[in-house]
Amino acid sequence: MRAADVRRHFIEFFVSRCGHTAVPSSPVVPYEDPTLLFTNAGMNQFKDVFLGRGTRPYTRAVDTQKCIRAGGKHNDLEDVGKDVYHHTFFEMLGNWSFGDYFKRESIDWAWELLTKVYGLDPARLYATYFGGHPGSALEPDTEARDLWRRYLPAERVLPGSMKDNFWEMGDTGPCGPCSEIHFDRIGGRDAATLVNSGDADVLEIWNLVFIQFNREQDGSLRPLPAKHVDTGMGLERIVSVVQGKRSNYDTDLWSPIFAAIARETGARPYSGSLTDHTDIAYRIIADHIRCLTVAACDGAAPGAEGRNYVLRRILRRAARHGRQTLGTSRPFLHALVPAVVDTLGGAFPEIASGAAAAAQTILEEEKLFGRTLDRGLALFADAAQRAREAPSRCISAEDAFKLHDTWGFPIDLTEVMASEHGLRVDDAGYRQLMEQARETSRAGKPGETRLELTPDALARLAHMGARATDASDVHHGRPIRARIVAIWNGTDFDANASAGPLVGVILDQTNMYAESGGQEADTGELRAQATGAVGSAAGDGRPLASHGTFEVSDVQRFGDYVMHIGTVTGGRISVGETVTCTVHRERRDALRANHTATHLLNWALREVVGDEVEQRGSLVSHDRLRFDYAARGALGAADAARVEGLVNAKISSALPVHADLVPLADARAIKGLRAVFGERYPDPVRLVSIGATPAEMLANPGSAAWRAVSAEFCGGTHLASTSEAHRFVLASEGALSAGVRRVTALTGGAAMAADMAAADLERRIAAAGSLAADELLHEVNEIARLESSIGLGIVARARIAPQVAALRERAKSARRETSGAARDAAVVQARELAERHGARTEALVAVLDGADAAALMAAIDCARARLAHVPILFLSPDADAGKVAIAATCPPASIAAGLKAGDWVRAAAQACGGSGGGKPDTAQAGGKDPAKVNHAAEAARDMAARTATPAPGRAG
RNA sequence: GGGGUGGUAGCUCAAUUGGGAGAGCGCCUCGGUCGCAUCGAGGAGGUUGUGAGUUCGAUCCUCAUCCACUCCA
Repeated sequence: MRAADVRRHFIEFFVSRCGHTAVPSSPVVPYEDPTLLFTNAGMNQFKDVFLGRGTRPYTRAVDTQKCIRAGGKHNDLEDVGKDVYHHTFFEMLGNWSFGDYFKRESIDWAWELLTKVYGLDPARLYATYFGGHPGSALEPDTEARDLWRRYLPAERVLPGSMKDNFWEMGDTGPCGPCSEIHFDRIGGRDAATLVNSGDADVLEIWNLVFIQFNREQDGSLRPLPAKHVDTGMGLERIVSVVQGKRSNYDTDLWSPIFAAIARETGARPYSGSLTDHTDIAYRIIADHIRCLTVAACDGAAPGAEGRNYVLRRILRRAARHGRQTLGTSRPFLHALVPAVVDTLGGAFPEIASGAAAAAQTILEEEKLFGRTLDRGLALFADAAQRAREAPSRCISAEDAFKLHDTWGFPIDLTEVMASEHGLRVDDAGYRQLMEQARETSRAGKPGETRLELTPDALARLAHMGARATDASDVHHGRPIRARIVAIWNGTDFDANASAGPLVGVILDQTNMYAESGGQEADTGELRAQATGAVGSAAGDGRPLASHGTFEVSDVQRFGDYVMHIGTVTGGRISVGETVTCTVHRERRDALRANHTATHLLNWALREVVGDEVEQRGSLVSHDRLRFDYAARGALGAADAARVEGLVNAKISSALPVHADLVPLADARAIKGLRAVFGERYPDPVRLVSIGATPAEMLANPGSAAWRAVSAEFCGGTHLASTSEAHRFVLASEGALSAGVRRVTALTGGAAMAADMAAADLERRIAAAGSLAADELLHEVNEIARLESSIGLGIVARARIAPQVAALRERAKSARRETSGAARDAAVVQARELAERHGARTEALVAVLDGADAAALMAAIDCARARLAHVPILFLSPDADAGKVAIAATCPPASIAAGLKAGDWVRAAAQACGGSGGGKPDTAQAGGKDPAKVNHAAEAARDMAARTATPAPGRAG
């Protein structure tokens, strides 16, 4: 049975035999879950269901999920290659029950699939169940145990520990006992003691998780309102079992990749040894190229931070093994991509279609690594030189650490190269430094506490009779009245709240937008009604003391409920009260403008750059908008101007913005519709269109005319007319990672301010054209400072930069002229002084006119050329600046006699309130009191006279 | 999120307690050669990332900021 068949049979079994819905794998990059580096388990895409926040149109699902385990909590990166079952990328086959079937069906179907469909020998199968944990007051899972005993003898149904048989999503969240199925690759023996003991031939093949609890903040376990099943079976592993191989790598999932590695590197064929370095390199490279290809096809390229950085490390590890072990020095990883497509492209269409771009990305990154390596090699040579000079012939821990930490030169590469040079590496010291660095890195971690509704809290809300928050007033955002349904303090529901910590308020209806789809939440205020008050003792119409105000600083949606998060700022609020909900209007309007502009930008980018522009993320904030998209290269100045122009044209056309709920399938047929890759949309879906109504588009979805229309699935708040955005300016453009660009933009007042700043600056540049030289110098500096400090749009910046450069050119030649003139004048004076000094041997000390420090040095040079054996000191006062410039030179004979230039200028400078220094032969100094320049000259003459000056001819 | 290193001529990089901003390559001009990736002579090219501070004086020291590289989480 081929790997593709193993995969297909799994899906088909659960679809046709057990009534499951086949669901596609979610991308390995979890765009909507920032807490997760990569999709690392089959349950990731169903997390919202397990948390009670989302639902699906089905209760049984089956899939094969692309998973990456690297860089995060589950990090298998270091183990890859050393054994035959750890992978950075793997497929997880899974069947799922969302509050539907539970333990019995899971176990029955698992047994049937393994023994009947895959034909595994029942005598080699073992099952484990949760053996209980008295410390957590958890009973053994006898239900699972007894279910298994129907298929397996009691001695092959084994109790397991908390660690092996109690699954938890995280520190908090859904969890429950699990039951694992293990397989003995050898057979014909009792392998019960080898289960979960790390024996490579007795391995876990399938984990059935029975989710029935939620782990709360305080560590306690609460039963879940709905029980779920989450199962996971690693495809690579089950294929090896079905195919009767002892290694995951001996299956047809890998052989095409090994063949490609042999072809590209010229290495000898893979032979499957666990210890041979070439075979280890084969496994590492094959594993990593699968990971990199899959990640790139899902839009994650190697880069400098976060998950992108993990990918960079993976690529470098693979490249390094290619160089070090297989002896190839040119980029080769990119050439392995087609082999990955051979093995995965059939199951995942996005891998087949994205392969070419992925290979390109990988090639670029390989070249980049080549450069890093070259630089590292040079630094290694220095470190090796130091090591050779050391008695220990050992590369110091500091050098090894610096190579790694600062220059990214991997430690094992350092070690290999050291041994090639007959040197060692201070490994223990290196590890100590590494641990130290890790500690300091861990130090400054803030423990952020967010207010959120747990599955149990959601269930209690429903139990209390709270209905889903009615959000139908969100889009108009006008003040409404609503009733307080519940107040959540983070662990419990309270009847009321007064000034103090952050609390969450749930209303029966709301007009506030909860953070979603990249749009920030509204802020606002809830104010209790004064009307209908009873028992007011004062009776003077003032609000009761209990009538409070609540400042809403954040709004989040949990499942069906919208929670208003904030603090009570006056009085007290109570459940059951009616409140007036007011959205902060300016913030809402800014968000609307930025969101509508984001849609126009998305549309315009595709018009200008092309169809390959694909949204990779966006942020709609009140003060700006940010848009990430896949593209081959930077947005040039000309294209940026075109994009800006297209968006502003849509704004001046004052187009109405439409939003309607439409059937998902119908809407997807609209030509030119923008949907985010990997995003799940509800049905019906809200379609936001600018330039045509959703109804018009649905009536004729194939029309080419819709390309000129912005149409997106979106739940956000938008303008009524594009004209309300007033103006659109692109503020910045840059790379996020290879192949992904990020632009930010402004609308409304901020955009107009950027325009005005640009216009002001351009006027100023034009005016500078007619300035005199000395004023020009100052003005150019000022203009250059403004250019870099004020918020200019990128279009304006591109226009202004050459003007500033031209101005700078003019200023430069002007400066050169004036300083040249000053220098010439100083030199003329120096030449005269030198000639008048004639053959005298005593020091030449003189005050020059109008020379700055540089001109003074030129004068010194000139005089020294004529009076080679005479100490010379020049001064020049600058009354305007309140300074005196001083410079001196001393010939060797004077230095020998005790007159050093440094001391000399210092003496002169001290006489006019300054100080200075320099080398014995030349020195500079400065004084602060120009009036005392003659006094300073006198001091210099005195000092020179006091110091014996040998007569010429006698010195030699 | 927290560290480390770097930013100097078109490119690769120097500049020793803070004291006159340099080299090689490339470029331009001239000379020599049948020709050359040869040789010789000369020359242009810099707000030392940006902004503050300390100082008589900052590429150098301090602080902030931007960018690049890199490590850790």
